[in-house]
Amino acid sequence: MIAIGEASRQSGVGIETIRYYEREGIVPRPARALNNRRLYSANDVGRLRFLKKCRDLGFPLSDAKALWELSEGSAEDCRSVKELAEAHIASVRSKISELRRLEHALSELTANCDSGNVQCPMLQRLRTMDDI
Amino acid sequence: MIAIGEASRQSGVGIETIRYYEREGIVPRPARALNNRRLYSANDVGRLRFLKKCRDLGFPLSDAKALWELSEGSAEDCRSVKELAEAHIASVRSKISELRRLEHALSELTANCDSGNVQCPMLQRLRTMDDI
DNA sequence: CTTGATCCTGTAGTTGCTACAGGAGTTATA
DNA sequence: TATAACTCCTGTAGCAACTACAGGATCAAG
Repeated sequence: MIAIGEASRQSGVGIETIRYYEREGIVPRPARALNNRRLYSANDVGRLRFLKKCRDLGFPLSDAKALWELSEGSAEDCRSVKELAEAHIASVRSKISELRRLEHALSELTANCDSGNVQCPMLQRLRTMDDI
Repeated sequence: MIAIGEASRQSGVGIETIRYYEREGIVPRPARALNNRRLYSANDVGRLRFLKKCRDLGFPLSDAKALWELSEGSAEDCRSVKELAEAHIASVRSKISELRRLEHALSELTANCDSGNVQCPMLQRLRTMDDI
C-alpha cells in the first residue's frame, strides 16, 4: 500500500485529480493509514492508469468509469464496450469534420489579409456577410 | 431601440448569454428604459452578430472581443487580425490532428470487438498495455 | 381584470480539472 | 535535537462559456 504521491507517480494521474475522482465517486474511497493518509493498492493504481488511458482517448469521465465497471463485471460485456466506443468514435469524427469546416472558413477569411489594406477584408466579412 | 428578446432573435445570441456577455464586459452595458429594461441599438445588435460569428468560428470570447475592438479601431489593424486568426487556425489544425490520432487508436481498439468474446480485447488492452 | 409573455436580479450547475489557503504530520540533515 | 523541506490533509475558489433556475416585477391583449 502506497501513499497518494506515489500512486500519482505510478499512474500518471495528478494528486489533486485523484482526490477529485474520489469526491466525484469515479474511484472508491481508499484505505487510510492511522495518520489519516490515503493508501492505495496495486489494483487501485491499475484503475487510475485505466482511467487515464480512457481520458487520453477522449472518453468523458462517466464513460471511463462505465468502462472500468464493465471490465470488472463477470462477463466483460463486449457489446456494451463496443457501443460506448463507437458512440465515442462517432463524436470524434463529427468533431473532426466540424473543425475541418472551420479550418476552411478561417483560411478563406484570412486569404486576403495582407498588410496595407485600408479595410481589413476579414473584419469586413465578419461585420456584414451572412454566410459564415 | 429594442428589448433584449428582440435583440436575441435578431442576433442569434441567447438572452441569458447576452446578459452573461454584459456581466463579463464582452459588451458594454446597454441603455435602459424607464422601467429598467435593457435597450439595444442596431449597432449593439451588429456587435452581437459579430461575436456570434466569431464564436461559431471557434474563437474564444477574448479573441472575439479583441477582433471587435480592432474592427472599431481607426486603422483596422489588419496585421493584428491576421495574427489572431492564424494562431487560431493553428490551434484548429492541431486539434484536428489530435482527433485523427484518437480516431485511429479507437478504431484499432474496437476492431476485434465482437460479441462472443470471452475477454473483451479492448478492455484487455486498456488494462494492460502501455502503448496507448 | 386576468392571463401569459417578457423582463429583472442573483445564484448555482455543467466538465474536468487546477490552484490555492491554512494546517498537520513525516523525513533528512546539521 | 532542532530545523528545514517535504508530503499530506480538508475545504474552497477559479477556469470557459454558457445554461437553468428561483422569485419577483412589469407589460400587452382579450
